Amino acid sequence: MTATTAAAGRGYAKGRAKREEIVQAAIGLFAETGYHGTSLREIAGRVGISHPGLLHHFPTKAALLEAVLEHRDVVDRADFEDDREQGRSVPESLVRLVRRNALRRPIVEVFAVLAAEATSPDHPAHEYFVRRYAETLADSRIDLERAAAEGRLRPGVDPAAAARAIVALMDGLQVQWLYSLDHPKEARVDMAADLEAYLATVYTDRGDLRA
Amino acid sequence: MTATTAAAGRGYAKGRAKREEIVQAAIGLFAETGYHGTSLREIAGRVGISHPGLLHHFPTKAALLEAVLEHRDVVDRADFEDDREQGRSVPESLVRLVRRNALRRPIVEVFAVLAAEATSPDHPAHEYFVRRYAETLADSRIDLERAAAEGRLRPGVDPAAAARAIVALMDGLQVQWLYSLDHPKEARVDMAADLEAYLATVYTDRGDLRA
DNA sequence: ACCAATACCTACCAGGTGGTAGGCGGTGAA
DNA sequence: TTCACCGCCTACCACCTGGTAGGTATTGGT
Repeated sequence: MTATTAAAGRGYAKGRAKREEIVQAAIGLFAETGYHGTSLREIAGRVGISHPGLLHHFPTKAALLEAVLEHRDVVDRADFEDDREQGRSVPESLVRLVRRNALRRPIVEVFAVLAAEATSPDHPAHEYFVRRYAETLADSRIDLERAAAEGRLRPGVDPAAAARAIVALMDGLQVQWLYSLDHPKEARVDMAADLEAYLATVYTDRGDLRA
Repeated sequence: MTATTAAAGRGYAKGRAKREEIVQAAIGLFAETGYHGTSLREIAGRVGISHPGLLHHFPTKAALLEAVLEHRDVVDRADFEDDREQGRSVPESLVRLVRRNALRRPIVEVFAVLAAEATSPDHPAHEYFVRRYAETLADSRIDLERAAAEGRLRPGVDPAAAARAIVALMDGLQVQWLYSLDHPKEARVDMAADLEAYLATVYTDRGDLRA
């Protein structure tokens, strides 16, 4: 888990393109069968190279996993911060992020699967997720504390508890959403709407409480 | 995914005891490395038999998985219905269930990992989890509708949405709780307390809104 | 045009995978 | 005491796993 970022621009254009392709394929396959359940040969096959060819780009399976995780962070963070810079509030940007994720099933799936798998301390992504949850919870709590100071929080809401609840809700809804993809369209879980409903019980400036 | 229940009482006492032992070991190992990441030899080794010995009791790996899932259902449902029969409300029984689960890490872990893994349609536990979520959500919604009819629901709460939120919150908090086990005791997530705080915003008879 | 770095490839490895075949002693009802 | 069933074993199978060795063709800055 060291800086892959620094090494991202290395090599020829062809190689860089192939690395991107590999990461996309890995996202899809890790999502379907988890990290342990996916072989390098499967991933390599999906991008039309041999598995030692893949290992030329990512020296170990864990290094590939690292690249996958980093990929989502970069994408999500960029979109989220775009929203913020356009003057949208944190909760609104959060809802928009969830709405965008509902269009990228593999990304959602890979994170749901890996976050659960990596609860084991010796999983190669364990440290990553420990850090990620700590950061996400802290960011969310800080915004809630600011909202409280500005009187935008409903009375009795504890910022730290609400932060945990928001993150838990997003994670849990993702799983329900993934299962609901089996159902007909009208029966599918609307993650963004459900999150919004909860945020309305936390922030005073996120719509009326009445549905 | 057919009735293992019917076959549970078969064989000699020794065999039945060993099957129970195997299920316990499988719970622990599936929790650590997931279904795909755990080998039959590991499980067999943990209970002191060879892996064909294990396959004598459970003819395939998927059959063992099925037994593991069924095991939790039996245990959880029994405790929950005990609470209900002693006159406790559904939300209170839910909080007590979560509190009990905080003492059985492997059970929580195996469900968190498998529920995420099994979002893939071809996972051997996929149908099980589809059914389980449908049932759980329906049960929860029905209780919320009853509460609404009895005026025990806060205004503006949609029973179906609240049911999804409760289930999502429980799932999401479990993951956060598992990661928080790395942290010192006082920094650990209190799943039951956080769930209770949310239930207080849904039911009118679950304590004051002010923390 | 040169040439080092890059992008692959085939062949191979040791070790692990779920599952099968067939045996052998123990169990417990008749 | 018989005897069908049970618990579990060793040996084996074909196949898959991540990773290495060492080769060749391509790329692209000089």
